[in-house]
Amino acid sequence: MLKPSDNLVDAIYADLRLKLQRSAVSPTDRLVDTEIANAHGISRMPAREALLRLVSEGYLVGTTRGFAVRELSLDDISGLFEVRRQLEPRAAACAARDMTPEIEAEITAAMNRVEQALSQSDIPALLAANVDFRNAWLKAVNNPHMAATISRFIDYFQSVRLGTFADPGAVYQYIDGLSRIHAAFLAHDPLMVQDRMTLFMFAAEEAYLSVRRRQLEEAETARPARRRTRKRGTA
Amino acid sequence: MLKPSDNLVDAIYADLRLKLQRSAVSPTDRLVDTEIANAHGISRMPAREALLRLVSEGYLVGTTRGFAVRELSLDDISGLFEVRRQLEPRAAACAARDMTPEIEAEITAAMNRVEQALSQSDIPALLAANVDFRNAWLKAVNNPHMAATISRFIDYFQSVRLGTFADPGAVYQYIDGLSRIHAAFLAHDPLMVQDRMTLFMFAAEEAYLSVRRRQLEEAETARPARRRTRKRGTA
DNA sequence: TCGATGAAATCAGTATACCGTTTGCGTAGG
DNA sequence: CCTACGCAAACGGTATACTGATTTCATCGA
Repeated sequence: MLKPSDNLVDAIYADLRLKLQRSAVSPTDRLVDTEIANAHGISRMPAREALLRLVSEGYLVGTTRGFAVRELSLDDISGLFEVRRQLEPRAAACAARDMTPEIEAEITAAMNRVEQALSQSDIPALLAANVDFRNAWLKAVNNPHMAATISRFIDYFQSVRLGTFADPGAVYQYIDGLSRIHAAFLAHDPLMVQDRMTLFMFAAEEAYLSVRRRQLEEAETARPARRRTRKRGTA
Repeated sequence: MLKPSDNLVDAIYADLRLKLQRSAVSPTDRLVDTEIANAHGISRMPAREALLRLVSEGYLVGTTRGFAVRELSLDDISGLFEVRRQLEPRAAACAARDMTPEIEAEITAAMNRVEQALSQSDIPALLAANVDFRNAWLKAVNNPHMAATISRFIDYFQSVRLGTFADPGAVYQYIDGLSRIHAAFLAHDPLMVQDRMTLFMFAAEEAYLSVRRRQLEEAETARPARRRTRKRGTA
């Protein structure tokens, strides 16, 4: 289970990051260093350092009882999408311009998996294929800083994504937007990619906002007023 | 020296971050956890965790002998500026739109300090005032994710900034661009701010590239070929 | 005088231990 | 049966100790 690098912290970090990307950690779960540590047969410190790193990057929040995935507020979603809107259309346009045949094949393969998962209503597979699609076109982005920043901002949404896909109408709109982007990539038209990605961003923001709004309402009716998270600086 | 929060890691992190912002750490310096630790009268772990955080954020690189400030390659500079061009003009425009009188006063105060430092050729003060100017308008950016991302990207350049200001021609161009942005802020014209910030970005990129190019040439002639940095994952 | 060899120092990584705080539970009292 | 008090466990934070790798430096030999 622990492959990457020769360093335990990076290994644990990669492992946790992957779990977060796959929404394999629910917001009610609590990640505790000692648990992770003896699950991997190591000491607390590497696990702890990996967790702290995820906290400093904004993926987790520290609570008085273990670490939890960060839940996005509506303002968070709006703010994060504002940044995404500035970056992703442009980056995708660059990708369309600089794409190699290999990467084009990868994008198409990912798109096929998306549609297959959709036809089978296989939500986890849809999730995975969606991540693949994104990673495929990001490979064609020559600017590593741009790619890393985008990657990071997208990953914030993994905790909400499952909910989005649970909404029947949003799924089809989402996939439609994705396939239109895919078509633009195949046409090697950077400007078309840019425009369609822009449209996709707005649609995605709407989808996330409405789903999250529903989530919050449900949570509100379920329990009148209960929540506590200890302050813990991220600087 | 250690104020922020009730947590040693955050305190050390803030301290180091400030030092980096002020270019108080030269690329030849080596930051060692044990040194930092007993300089602050604490144990290794908090110092170490702070250093690792700076590494994961890309400000430092791990070497076999302590941690060092990351030196930007020319490609790094181009890539970082490509991201900044996407974000800062837009963010500054938002700031111009949403600015309060208090923040406007802060921006003006910072601009005055910039010009005063310039007239006295006080490079460290110029550096500090420049950071103040940026932080002042960033306060008017309502989107914390946007502000944090921009802040982060700007901080990457602190290691090169001193060199930029050492170049006689670049300084005046830099300050001129800054004062034009300031004027646009005073006019409360978001579009003018946006345009001037865009121009400023291109000019700044040119300045950094040329200075860094010169730095690299000098380094090359000084020693034929010497450099070693151990790989250390940043994921 | 220069290069090779080995010993010591340096430093990152990891492990273990300790402490203070928070939380949850159980028990006792109303 | 519900509330209040208190104790014990859980957990994050910090400290200290150990290990292995790498580098530096000094001594020895050519």
